[in-house]
Amino acid sequence: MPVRSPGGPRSTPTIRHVAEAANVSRATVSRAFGQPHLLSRETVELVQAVAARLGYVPNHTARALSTGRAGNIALVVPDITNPFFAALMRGAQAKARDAGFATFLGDSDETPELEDMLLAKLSAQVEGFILASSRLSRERILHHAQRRPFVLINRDVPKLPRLLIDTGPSYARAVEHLAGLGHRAIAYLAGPTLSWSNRQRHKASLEAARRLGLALTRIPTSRPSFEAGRAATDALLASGATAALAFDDVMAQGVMAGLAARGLSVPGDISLIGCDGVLATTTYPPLTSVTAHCTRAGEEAVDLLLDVLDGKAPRDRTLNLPTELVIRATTAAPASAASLGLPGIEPGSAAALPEPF
Amino acid sequence: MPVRSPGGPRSTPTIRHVAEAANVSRATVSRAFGQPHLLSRETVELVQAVAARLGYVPNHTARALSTGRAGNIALVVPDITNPFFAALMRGAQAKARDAGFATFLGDSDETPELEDMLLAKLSAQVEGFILASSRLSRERILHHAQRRPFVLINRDVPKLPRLLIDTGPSYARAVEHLAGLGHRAIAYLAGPTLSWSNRQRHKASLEAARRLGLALTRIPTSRPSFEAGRAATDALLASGATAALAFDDVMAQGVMAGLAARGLSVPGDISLIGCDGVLATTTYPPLTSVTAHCTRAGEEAVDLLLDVLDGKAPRDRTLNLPTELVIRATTAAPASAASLGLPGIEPGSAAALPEPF
DNA sequence: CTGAAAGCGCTTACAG
DNA sequence: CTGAAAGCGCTTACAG
Repeated sequence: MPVRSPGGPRSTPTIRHVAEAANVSRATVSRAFGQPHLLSRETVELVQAVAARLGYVPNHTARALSTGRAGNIALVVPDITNPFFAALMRGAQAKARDAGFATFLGDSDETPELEDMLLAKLSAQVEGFILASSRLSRERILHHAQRRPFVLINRDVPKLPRLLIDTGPSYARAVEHLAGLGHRAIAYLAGPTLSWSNRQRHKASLEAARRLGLALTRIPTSRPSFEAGRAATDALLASGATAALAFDDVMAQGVMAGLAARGLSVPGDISLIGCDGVLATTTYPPLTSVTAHCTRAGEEAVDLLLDVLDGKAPRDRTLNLPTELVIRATTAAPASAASLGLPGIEPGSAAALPEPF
Repeated sequence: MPVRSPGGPRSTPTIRHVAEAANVSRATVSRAFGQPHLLSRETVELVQAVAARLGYVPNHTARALSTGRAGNIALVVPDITNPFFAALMRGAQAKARDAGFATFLGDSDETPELEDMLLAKLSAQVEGFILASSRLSRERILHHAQRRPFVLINRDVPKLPRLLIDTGPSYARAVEHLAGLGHRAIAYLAGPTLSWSNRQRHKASLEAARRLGLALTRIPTSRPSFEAGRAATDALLASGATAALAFDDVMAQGVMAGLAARGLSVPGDISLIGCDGVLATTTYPPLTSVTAHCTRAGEEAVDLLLDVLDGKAPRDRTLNLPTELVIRATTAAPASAASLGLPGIEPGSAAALPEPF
């Protein structure tokens, strides 16, 4: 015998109460809510009225068990606190709500183990997952994707629908931009090793640097956070680079603080470029950054998942979201070039270089 | 007849499959997972082994329907994108997860209507709600709280368990701090009219200003956002205030950008104080701000909700979380006082004033 | 220590 | 257009 449902002695009205009060069958009550077109107008109105009077709301859980459709999706991200994911969640949550879905939120705290656990725990309750910037191995992702439809954001696993924010070309542009200003040695402040975006950004930067004859040093960090960015400042300075590409805006902001604490200025002493465009306009000086349209990415990911659930999208559809390098106020000619009066390459000419991709 | 559950022809194994394969009853399988102490060790091991082989995972939805315990909570906030709520969610989500609960996320986009809808839609699936900075009327909150246990954050509704981040005294401190620096006219950049925190902060500032003989102008804004802060810059300048208390850090950051765009400096031209302490260390210059311990607030709210669910907490328990004014680099003597060589009141003496509460 | 059976609140194929 | 009945996958009081 089940425990009495919570809510005190007089519990929530159920379909049975409405049926009795309206003198119809439970099937009719159910139809009045789910498929009113199958009923006469009078019946629908009667049932609705009685239901309203009693304060009846269909029990989502019971419906989910009966239909096999949970009406929920889950969004799993490595760090809610990162404005990139916050914006993503905002877009996703709103789209899901508009489609009648409730959204579970999972924060994996950048750890694959926690992510694995969250997926296992949530899978029974959701119709599908949106997995953003997963730190999981391909095997584990495919394992979970057997159970439920998945949409991946910024993770390139063949056979799975995915939305890729295409930052590579913009990082190449960023390198060209810096080369055009006269920089010869630049640094890449790395994101998480397990991150597809990090590999994409690093690779694109490296190829562009090689092509243009620049030196590029990779500086590892513990995590894409303000603190990690600040902590990487010494390594950046030691690298001899006159400009840095950060994995994201949050990290770039940390570097700005680290530089300021050492009495150095941006872009006077070091040029700096971030990614995502969420924070970029709020820093001082405003950060030159690769804009990633994160809110839209969240919306499109939900649309894609909904299509998959409806069988309208092939299982392996890939969506590419373009990005742009937006030049603000944190990039300038290197101090040495400026003081020596070096012209550098014209910024305009960089744009004329062949596309790296 | 229900629709076949999704997942293809060979669907997820159920308790029945395990029972048949292990040659025990379904009740025994259920107990092996839920109350293994009721079974012999051998039986438990047998069932577990068979379940593992079959890849069986208990169906959360079915369990929820049967026990009346959903194993879920919901967290509803006005704006996921605001770092204050992001930090709150992070703490809450982690605590809930550790207690075995999954977390629904609702973003009300600052609108009472959406908030109302979210609560109605989620209530069937959750055991309780955490409602942060609700923009809903007291009546609507009480209405929803009849259905499910609620914990309120920053909303003072008697008879409901609530966690109040006590920023009032710190805003009074902030006014004293500005008075001590020699400011005579200050501005309060208001938060949402429907926000309890906004009323608390405004009231405390007003009382302190009155007591110290300062003029305080209230400047309305559309929303606690960076953009709204930036847009309020002209009104701030027109008010003649030499210092501003912002409703939160995000808004303060917007003001900083607005000021910078007009060639004005902080704290050179205007002193500025924010609230929450999430963004404060990341701005330049670092923002003097009231620290609100938001992650801890999220954790404590979940603890409180869990206590209520266990019947361990009285329904109207109130938790007060203290805050502190942390002085960083955005407050200084007003330009006029500095140029006139006015001493102002000593900062030290302000601390010696009687507490406003 | 274990099982048979009722029940959680819905939905829907089937019959009329 | 409407109802009786079976079923979704669990849990648990009751009996042994």
